[in-house]
Amino acid sequence: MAVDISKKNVGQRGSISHMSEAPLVRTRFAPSPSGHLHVGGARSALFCWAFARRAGGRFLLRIEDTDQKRSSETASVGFLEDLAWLGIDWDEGPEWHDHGGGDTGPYYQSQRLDLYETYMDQLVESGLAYRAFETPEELTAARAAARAEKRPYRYDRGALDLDASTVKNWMAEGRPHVIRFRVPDDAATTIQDAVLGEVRVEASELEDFVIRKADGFPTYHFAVVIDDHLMGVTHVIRGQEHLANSPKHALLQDALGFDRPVWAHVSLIFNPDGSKMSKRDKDKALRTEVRSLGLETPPEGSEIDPQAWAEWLGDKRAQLETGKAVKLAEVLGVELPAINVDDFRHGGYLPEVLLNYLALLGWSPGGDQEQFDRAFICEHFGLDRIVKSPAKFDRSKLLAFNLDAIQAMDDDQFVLRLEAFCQDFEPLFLEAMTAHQFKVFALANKARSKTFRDPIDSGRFFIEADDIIEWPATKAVRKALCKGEVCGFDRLAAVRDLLATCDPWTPSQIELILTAWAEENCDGNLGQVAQPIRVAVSGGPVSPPIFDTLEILGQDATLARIDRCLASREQLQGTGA
RNA sequence: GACCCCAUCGUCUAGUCAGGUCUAGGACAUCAGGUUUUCAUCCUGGGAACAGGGGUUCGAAUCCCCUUGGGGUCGCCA
Repeated sequence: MAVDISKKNVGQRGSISHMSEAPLVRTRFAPSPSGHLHVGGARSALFCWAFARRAGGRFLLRIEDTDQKRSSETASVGFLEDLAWLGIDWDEGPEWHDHGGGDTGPYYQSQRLDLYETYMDQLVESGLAYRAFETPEELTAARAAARAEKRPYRYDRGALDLDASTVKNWMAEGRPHVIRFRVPDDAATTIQDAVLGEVRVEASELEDFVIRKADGFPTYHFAVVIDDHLMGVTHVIRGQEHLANSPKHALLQDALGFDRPVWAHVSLIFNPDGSKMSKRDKDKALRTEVRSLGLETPPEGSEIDPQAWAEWLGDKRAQLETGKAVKLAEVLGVELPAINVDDFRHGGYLPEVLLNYLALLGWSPGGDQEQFDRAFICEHFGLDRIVKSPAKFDRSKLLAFNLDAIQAMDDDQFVLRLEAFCQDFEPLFLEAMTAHQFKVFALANKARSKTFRDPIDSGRFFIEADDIIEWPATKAVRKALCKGEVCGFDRLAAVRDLLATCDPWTPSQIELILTAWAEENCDGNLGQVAQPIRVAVSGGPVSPPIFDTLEILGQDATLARIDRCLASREQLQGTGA
């Protein structure tokens, strides 16, 4: 009955049919389609992918959508996109652009129910699994009782005492029931883990776990075991939160006569505070804020209906939809923690840098090399160098790597990629500038950019209308414009007409004029005139080098902004000291 | 609480499996100087760790045990 997938796939796409003795390495990433891909999941995917690439094997993607309540098609597309953005391509799995397909599908578990049923029947018929009729409420009560008495709870196998006719009758009545796997008595399970070594669990620690839910869907444990077998998965690389599951899977595999895969459990990724980095962290941050504000009903503008609000507030496991979470964060003024791949994409990080950083979290190539590309990972990745201890996610190191990568880029590349970034997230920058302006804008910012987000955030003033620039009476603004015997306003007024005569309006020509003026009037101290101009045209003390800044703005805008700034002189000087 | 996993600078790690070359290396962060028209870069230098206690051994960051600390799991979620 078992399909020998490894043989079936050899030869496909002209692969390595001559190496028939060693089974082709096949790894898989199997997320549930809830929300975007978070960094922990991304790292698991990366390790699976890199391991398959290194071994010349195949990397598959499977969607674990057996929870009818939580699965949604749109969410799954979200992380396909995240994976593709990172450059993690799957050989088999859901079809998406030029990825996916394959002979061992379907790759959505919800479409494989008949396969699970076949094996399920086999187990029940052979007495290795049995039907159980306790209701969820009864089980919850039993757990609570055990907890109150401070004893560990384990399913009491009550259903095992049911005689065959009772079971038959109840089934005929259509009584809801689950199927439980009968854990063999007194058999300690030892699993071999490529990272952790031998892990041994006593049979008495395991209960007869559910393998089919009352709705007819298999549980995770059962579906995983069947699918991994049918899909020919040889190596299961996943987060350590799954370690406790592996003995269950091993037992199922033994019972079904399947080979066990090689397991590799990778340590978890933590937040800086030491807690597990989880996609629920965003909701956690929001809930904490909501509680401290004592909000009983959804705040205005959050677009959440009161009932959903109450449910979300009351259930630690509940997650808001991404859009609603963002809205709520906006309304409350909370900064959501960046934990999804997508968050870093929005933040202007390079996919190859995130991939590099993720690889370094729990793995190292040995020696001192830290920065490397995809090809290097595919060439060097191995299970033997995976670190056992958990790692904290360090934003500042990621940022430093991103800076290095941007600085190492050649100029044309940078312009192109910043343009692509703007196309995706900041189209206004492209609309408001000519191609030439944008190029100058990009290059003027390159050396000072740690992310693609930096030039955008600090460069809003470039695309704003001349007449909405304001000069808030901050310390920096006052220093540039008001301080000193000869103040910034004075210098601004003095160079204004000089700039008006500047022709052509190029950085070098502007530089010529301003340095000459500074030589004559400020002992060659260019800053004394550059800074007032910077503040006048941007409204603040920060901008790219002044000559570039002025070129991007153009002569008209520069003069208009200087004039408006000068006009606000009295008002600004009236403030503060 | 029970079971399981883990333990080198603030953080990620090299070194551990095959004990000596480790007065423990790198990176990020930090501190001090310097360059710079702002911000950011950039350059130079400094401080910073083998969790504690027992063994084994001529010799332990490396092997063993205990303690402590951190984490994971304990769902008809995956």
